Amino acid sequence: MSQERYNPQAIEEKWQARWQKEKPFACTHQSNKPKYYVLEMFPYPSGNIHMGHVRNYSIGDVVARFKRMQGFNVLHPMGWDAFGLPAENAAIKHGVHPAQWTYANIDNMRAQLQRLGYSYDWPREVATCRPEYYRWEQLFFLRLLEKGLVYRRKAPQNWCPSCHTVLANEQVIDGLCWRCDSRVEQKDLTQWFLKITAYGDELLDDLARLEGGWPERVIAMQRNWIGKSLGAEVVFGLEKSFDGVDSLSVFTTRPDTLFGVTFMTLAPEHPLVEHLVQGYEKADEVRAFVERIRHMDRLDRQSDTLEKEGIFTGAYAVHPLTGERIPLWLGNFVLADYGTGAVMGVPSGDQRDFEFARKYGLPIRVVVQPQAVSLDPDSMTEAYTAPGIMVNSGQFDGMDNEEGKKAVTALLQSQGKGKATTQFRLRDWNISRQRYWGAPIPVVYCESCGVVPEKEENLPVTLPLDIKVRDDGRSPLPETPSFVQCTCPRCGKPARRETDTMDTFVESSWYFARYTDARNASAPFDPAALAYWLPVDQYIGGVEHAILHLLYSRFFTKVLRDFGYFPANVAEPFTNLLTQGMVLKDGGKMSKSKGNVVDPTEMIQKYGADTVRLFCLFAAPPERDFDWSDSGIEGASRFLARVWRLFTESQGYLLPLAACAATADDTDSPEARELRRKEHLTVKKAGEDMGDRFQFNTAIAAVMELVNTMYLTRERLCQSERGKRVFSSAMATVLTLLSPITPHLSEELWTQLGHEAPLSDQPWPQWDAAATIQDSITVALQVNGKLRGTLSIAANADKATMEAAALADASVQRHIGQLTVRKVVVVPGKLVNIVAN
RNA sequence: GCCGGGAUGGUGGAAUUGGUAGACGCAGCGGACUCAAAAUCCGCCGGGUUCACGCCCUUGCGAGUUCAAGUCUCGCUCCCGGUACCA
Repeated sequence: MSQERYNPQAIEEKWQARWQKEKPFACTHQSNKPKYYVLEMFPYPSGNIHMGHVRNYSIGDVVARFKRMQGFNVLHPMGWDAFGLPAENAAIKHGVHPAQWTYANIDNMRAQLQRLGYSYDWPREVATCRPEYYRWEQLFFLRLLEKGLVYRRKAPQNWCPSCHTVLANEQVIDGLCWRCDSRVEQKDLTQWFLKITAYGDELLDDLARLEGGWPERVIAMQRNWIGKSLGAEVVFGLEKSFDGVDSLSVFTTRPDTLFGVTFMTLAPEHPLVEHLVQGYEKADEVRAFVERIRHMDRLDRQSDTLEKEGIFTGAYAVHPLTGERIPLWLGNFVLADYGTGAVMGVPSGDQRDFEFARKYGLPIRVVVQPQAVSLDPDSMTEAYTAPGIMVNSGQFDGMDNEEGKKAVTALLQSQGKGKATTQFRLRDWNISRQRYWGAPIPVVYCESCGVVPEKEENLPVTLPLDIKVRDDGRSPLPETPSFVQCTCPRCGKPARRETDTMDTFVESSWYFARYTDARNASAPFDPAALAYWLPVDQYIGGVEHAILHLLYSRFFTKVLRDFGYFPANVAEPFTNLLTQGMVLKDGGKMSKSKGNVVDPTEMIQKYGADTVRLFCLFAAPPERDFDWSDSGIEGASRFLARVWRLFTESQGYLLPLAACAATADDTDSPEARELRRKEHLTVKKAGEDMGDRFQFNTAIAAVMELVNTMYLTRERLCQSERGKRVFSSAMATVLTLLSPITPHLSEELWTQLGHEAPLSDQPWPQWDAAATIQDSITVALQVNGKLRGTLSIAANADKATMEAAALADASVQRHIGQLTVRKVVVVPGKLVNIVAN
């Protein structure tokens, strides 16, 4: 056995070499064991892993290793989200091809991950930029096209001038590009859209299935983003018809206030505006207003400090129930792309309408007011939006307004002037990107046939690699004749290939399923493998993907299920989600510009992978942010050296393998009983913390306590053979409990204990309740709820005995003094509280 | 505004079902070992008060429920995240 001091580098190299050679973590779906699929969000191959990756993957690796020891058949794969803009930017900057840059980064980062000893099933590795991967995505695109779930549309799009591409709504954060923070502009373009809105209801409703498994806030964020509103569409007639258009629809969540409509407001972009102003003497003023609002910066226009402005169009609508004339206004606060782009104005029931009416002197009519209170339109200072009773509403007077929503809608429906409807905030997903380094969209444009999907047998449409990246950042594809020039799959005439590529979020929307059968060259998935592995049991990643990636993956899961690729019973991709916090430094995000980056590679060189893993897990519970601490990692390193020393310095105490299984018979001394008890309690706690609660920090703390106890008791304990047996058993337990966290150190010492089979193949230890029982326990003594002492008493003492012992306690007596004891509360095993006054 | 989360020593954080608040670590202080230092080992470590035993206070603030509240209820403050003229 070795007496050397702890040398992580040598140990880790040895075990990693073995894992790479023997691939002990590869798995198959042909197994009798229960399955467990644990997945961490795959990285973009940016060049080097950072501490956030280390934290993310260390958490996943503990779960994977722990579940394996618990007897599960564990799938724990890794791959690369390899398409994307940084590769093109690097190409411009360094003159290397995006593919070369990407593959080099993958090789480098794979080595870094292997240097951390993660137990991945490497044979399943995928890289989304390989044709063997994206060809299936192109197949899905063709299916989506067949089913009408992808379509082309010209509309104003989010355009990032710095990335030279459009962005999905989800990729615009506060008006800025999610990647480069440039101000996003609006640009009219024809683009490909995935019809995610067709799944709006299901995406919303199925959030209920995720409760308990997903963090509340992620569910709430998705709910907000989908933004479903129940209400009614109301059709107002137009006083004069324009080009055969004689009505104007609005969406409202408050049909109960329909009788309070005194005006209507349209978005300046509303298509009817030019018609409405025809013949109006102030038409030019209206046009000027429209132009001014249109050219306002989008961010400024959305700011909440923007003053409400409007202008009368000269035209009138007709109220569907009362036949009143309703003036039509334009308003800068009305959004063209939500609802119908027009709203009914009810100043008494909507604060915006109230302000608008006050500003422009429009009438206010109260239609809902609190019970037994009369609201006066002239003296009101704000709209009344709370529940109430309907008034001034014809036949609906006196009705509760909630009921009124349904009643008014029903009446409108019966007259063909409206219907119940829902609106979503969610928009269809623009997946076109004007970029080179992405998956080609498999369609061609033919002069005679129009837009034609590529034939399935012609897939993949391979992204050409023999291109020259342009210095201005624009895609080279449109000027790559070998790619653009093609033949029409339908008529065989020359045609032009689509040069936009797909949003890289498409690749990451289904990768978790491809891992189940990653090398399949004839189909995207093997149904048997999918049926076995899906859904992912535990998904782990950053909360920054709470909307983007997680929403898209949920959408794809439902689509691929409906297409028959996924099993019919798989509704959601990720049963449980853990969103880990960020690794900060000096209270802020690590960034090159701030110069506060802690490089994992350096840390591994200095302390070893086990220490880095241990510290990342010990510093804080996984979902919380934590601040990197240089002295903190010293502490983690110290602990592992302490375990190593405890082992190597105890050579004379550690028994040969066969003799080290301790039993209750061996606890012939108080130290032995205490250590054995501590050992079993630690097994219990570590198992619960790692497996059920994902509180790795407290699991580690418990093992530290066990190690501390071993240090303190080993001299006295190991005087006897039986004591040595208890000590040896505890040592083996320490190594086992730590093995998911610090696998190299654990395996190494396990081997030195004389074991042939690796520790990773051992079952997770059982704890014996009998071993945790104590003869005597300490209970708290309280008088009137305040702690006044403690009492050592037989663990099985009954209530009467505890009460008597408590009352006999000197400190308790002193505090009772002259008071009369009114009541004694006895909690067996815990405390005695004496109530006296 | 709405939705979600949070606030505990010098510090990161424990306290799982309401039952001895501060586990474990970091930093600090004291001691042992050493020519010395590092490393290591042992001890102390919320605040006030006391020679001491103790006593009082303490989980953002204020009420309440309870024999007992960091934990439950109500009302606030502040911080973080999401979302928003969404009709």
